[in-house]
Amino acid sequence: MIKRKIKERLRKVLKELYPEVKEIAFEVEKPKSKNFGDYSTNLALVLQGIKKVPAKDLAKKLLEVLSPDPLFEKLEIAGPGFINFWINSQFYKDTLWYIIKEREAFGNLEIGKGRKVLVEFVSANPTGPLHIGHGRGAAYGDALARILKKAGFEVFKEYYINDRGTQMEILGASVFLRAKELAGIPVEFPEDFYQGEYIYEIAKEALRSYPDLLERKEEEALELSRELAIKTILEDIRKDLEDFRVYYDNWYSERDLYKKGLVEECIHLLSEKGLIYEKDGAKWFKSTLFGDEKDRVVRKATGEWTYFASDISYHYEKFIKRGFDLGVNLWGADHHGYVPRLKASLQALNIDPEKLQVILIQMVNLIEEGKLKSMSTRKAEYVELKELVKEVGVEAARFIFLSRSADSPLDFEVELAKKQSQENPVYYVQYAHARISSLFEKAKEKRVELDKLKELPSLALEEREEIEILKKLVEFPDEIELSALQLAPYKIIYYLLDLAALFHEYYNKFRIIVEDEGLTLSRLALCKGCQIVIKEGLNLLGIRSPERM
RNA sequence: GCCCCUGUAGCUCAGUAGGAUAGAGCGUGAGAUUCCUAAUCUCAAGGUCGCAGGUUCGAGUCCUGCCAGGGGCGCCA
Repeated sequence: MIKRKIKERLRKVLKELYPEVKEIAFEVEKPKSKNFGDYSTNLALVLQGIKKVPAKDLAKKLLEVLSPDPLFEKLEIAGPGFINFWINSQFYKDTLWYIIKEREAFGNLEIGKGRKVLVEFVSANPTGPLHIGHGRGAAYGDALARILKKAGFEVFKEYYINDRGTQMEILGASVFLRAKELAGIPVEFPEDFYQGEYIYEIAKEALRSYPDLLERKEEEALELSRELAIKTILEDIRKDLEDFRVYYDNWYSERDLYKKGLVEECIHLLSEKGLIYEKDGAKWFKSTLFGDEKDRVVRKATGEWTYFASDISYHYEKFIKRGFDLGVNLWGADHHGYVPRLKASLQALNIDPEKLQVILIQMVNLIEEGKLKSMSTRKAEYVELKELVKEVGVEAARFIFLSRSADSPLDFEVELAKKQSQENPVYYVQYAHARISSLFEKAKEKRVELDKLKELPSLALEEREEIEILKKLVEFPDEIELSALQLAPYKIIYYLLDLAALFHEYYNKFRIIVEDEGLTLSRLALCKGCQIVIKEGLNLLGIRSPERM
């Protein structure tokens, strides 16, 4: 918000001085060193490349026009031609009033206004319970959806269910075999079938629901087993996600794509463009024309459609029929090879591939007692999300899942997450919130009410630490913008840790509730601002802010 | 062999689409509470940004090559 304000002013000056310069990519940023002001711009340096005039001379001219502005307390030209800004502290104080007035609406942005975005995440195949890798995707997708909404997008959360294809057949067969086994019939259980204990549970249920299961025609029995398995597992997944406080606007069944005839429609469209051909009895899509490394099969020689064919039509519907302006897909990093072919299909259907943003999330390693726990999907060696949540709780789990960029693999240390101590960063932030709540209770006892703040002519906040906090609070909207544009929830985490640190430091150094009522009220106002921002920041991550700890 | 991600302090990671003097937390060492929550705070030590070139006013950040770790290269999903 503040960055935007400065940028706007700079653009205005630029237009006045150099109307011929249309497109220019310059930055307003917080310099690393405080000696270079609160904010700083490289405008003159970038302009130097275009105008072929020394940056310092350009900066001087810019300053002359920019100078008389109450937003800035001081301006200077420094280094090779940076312009440094010192913001008038009144602006910070005004913002604090604004935060207290707006409460959780502070930081609401309009950068996504009028744009519909679909965030599709987890979307695990209904072949088994969710494991911790899915947990990372769940936390990430949910937080991203909250952040994008805050940034002004119209957001929908969707779970895409792969409820057809080979894996489903294997799932059905796994249950059926286990049912036979339970009935005392000797079976050979293939290695590539689902090995997990939960298959037995479903088999038991199948035998209960269909006592004649084993007498039925095999085809029929397999179907019953399969359908029951999908339904049971999906319910389980849904419950795990709800316990993790993740709710979807829509659960989209892959089968519906076929019911609606979308797959045939899409392949027909591509066919008309001459992008489908037959080879070895299968139908292929010429994805190489759009940068993929090889052509891909959409229909197998057996006559079955591939997963890819479904996905083409799913995204076709997403962007063309359902009218989403942006699709954000969260996939495991092992799917990276899949991105070029999907983008190729969008391009072939005249959809701007930029509309689809795929975030590839790296692995989660579970560390227990300093050792890496190995995980293999098929063999039920993974750790289930529900177990983890039971052990460490939703707040710590979400916080840790969100604390890394998607690009980094995440080492999840269970002992650390369980620790209710200083080593666990989630409590550090929550504790700041709880401390402030407690301050207000104390203030109430002493009959200091924040309402009296209105009578105060101005805020008595002049200490270095107080100004630091004010500055940090003002950054909140900028951080939201950044994390929305970069689809990076972890930015919010780092911001909150910084803010909490500033607060704790302040709290330790100064008494908030003092004799002087004006000072007390001013300090309480500052605390209130912190509390509002911390609570809303944590809320963006799906983490609760306790009143006491 | 090809593709993707990663390589920054002892450990785990930030570094804001190229900016000015490289940042946190943990761990280590030393300290702080008659007073609003010590799940807190203060101070200190700790760096050839994997290696080598290149691009330019300027590189941890961009390009090329190499090295190391992880993941992926099906008419599986």
